[in-house]
Amino acid sequence: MKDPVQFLRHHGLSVTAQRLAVLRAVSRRSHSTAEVIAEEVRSEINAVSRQAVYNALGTLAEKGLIRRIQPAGSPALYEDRVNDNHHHLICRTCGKTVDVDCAKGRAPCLTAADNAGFEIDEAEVIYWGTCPKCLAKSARSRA
Amino acid sequence: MKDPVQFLRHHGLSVTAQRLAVLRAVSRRSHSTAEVIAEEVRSEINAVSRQAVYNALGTLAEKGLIRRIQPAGSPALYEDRVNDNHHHLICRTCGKTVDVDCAKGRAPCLTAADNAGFEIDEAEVIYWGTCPKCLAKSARSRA
DNA sequence: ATCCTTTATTTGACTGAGTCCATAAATTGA
DNA sequence: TCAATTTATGGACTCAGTCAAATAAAGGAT
Ligand SMILES: [Mn+2]
Ligand SMILES: [Mn+2]
Ligand SMILES: [Zn+2]
Ligand SMILES: [Zn+2]
Repeated sequence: MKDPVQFLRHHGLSVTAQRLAVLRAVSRRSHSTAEVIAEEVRSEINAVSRQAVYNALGTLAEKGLIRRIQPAGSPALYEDRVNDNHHHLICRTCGKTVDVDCAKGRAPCLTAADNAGFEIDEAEVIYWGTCPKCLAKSARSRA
Repeated sequence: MKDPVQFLRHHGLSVTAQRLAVLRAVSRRSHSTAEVIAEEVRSEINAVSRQAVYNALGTLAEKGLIRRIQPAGSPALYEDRVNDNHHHLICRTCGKTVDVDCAKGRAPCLTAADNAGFEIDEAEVIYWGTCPKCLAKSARSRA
C-alpha cells in the first residue's frame, strides 16, 4: 500500500495528476498549508485550481493517506505522517510546528478523565510555547 | 477580585457598559461564540458593535478573565472557567462542547514527551467524538 | 462641575481561508 | 472506443474576523 496509485485505486478514487502531485507535495515538507501545497503542485504540473487542491487534500485526509491539523490562528496544515496520532508543539511567535510523540506511547491517548457519555475517537493535543530560536531572540533583545 | 469592576480597574482598563455586558454574557453560558455573545449583549444594553465585542473579548482573554478556545471548524468559543487549564470534549456531529478536567489532575499537563527545546506554556487538549444524543440518533437510524 | 487627555466604541471597508456551483475535462470500465 | 461517472476549473460567494478613521465615553486634575 506504499504506492499512491494503488492506494487511490484501492479506495475507489480515480488517479489524477492533481491528486498525485498534491500527495507528493504534502510528503515533501511537513505541516504545510493548502496555499503552499498549491504552489508546490504548480511547480510540478503546470497548473492546478485552488478548488482541486482543497478537494484532493480533503479526500486524501478522509481516506487516511494524509492528516490535517487546524491550529488556532493558522490555516489548516497537512502532513503525511499518519496513523500514529502524534501531537504537535507550536511556537506562538513564529508558528514553527514540530511533531511530538504521543505522551502515552504508541497507543493513542484517548482516555479523558470523564467522557460524559461521548464516544471519543481522537485526542488532539497541541503544546503551545516558544521555539528555541524565538527564545534566543527575545533573550538577546532583553539584554 | 470577584467583582468585574474591580478587576477591570485593577488591570488599568476603563469600565464600560460594553465590557461589563460582554463579561456577563460570557458567564451566562459556557462555550459561546462572539456572535452569540453579541446577541446576548444586545438584549441587555440595547446596542453594541461587533468590533466592540471582539475588542472586549480580546482584552478580557488577554487579562485572563475569560478564556478563548478555537476548535477546528468552529468560530472561537469563550468561557469564564479560567485558570485551571481544563480540556474539552467536542461532538463532531453537533458541536456540543463539554468541559473535561485535566487528565493529570490540578497541575496543567505541560510535559511533552520531547519538548524540542521549546518553552511550553500551555497544553491544549481536545477530545473529538460523538455525544450521547448523536450516538442515540445514529443508532436509531441504523435500526 | 469642567476641561483635558486617554482609552474605548462605532462604522464601514477589507481580508484570508475556504466553500458552492455550474460547466468543462479527464478517467474508468464495458 | 464510447458512454457513464468522477474530477477539475473558474468565478462568485460566505464566514469570521481585522483595520483604520472618526466619534464618544471615561478618568483624573483642577
Ligand atoms: Mn505532525
Ligand atoms: Mn471549557
Ligand atoms: Zn518561534
Ligand atoms: Zn452531538
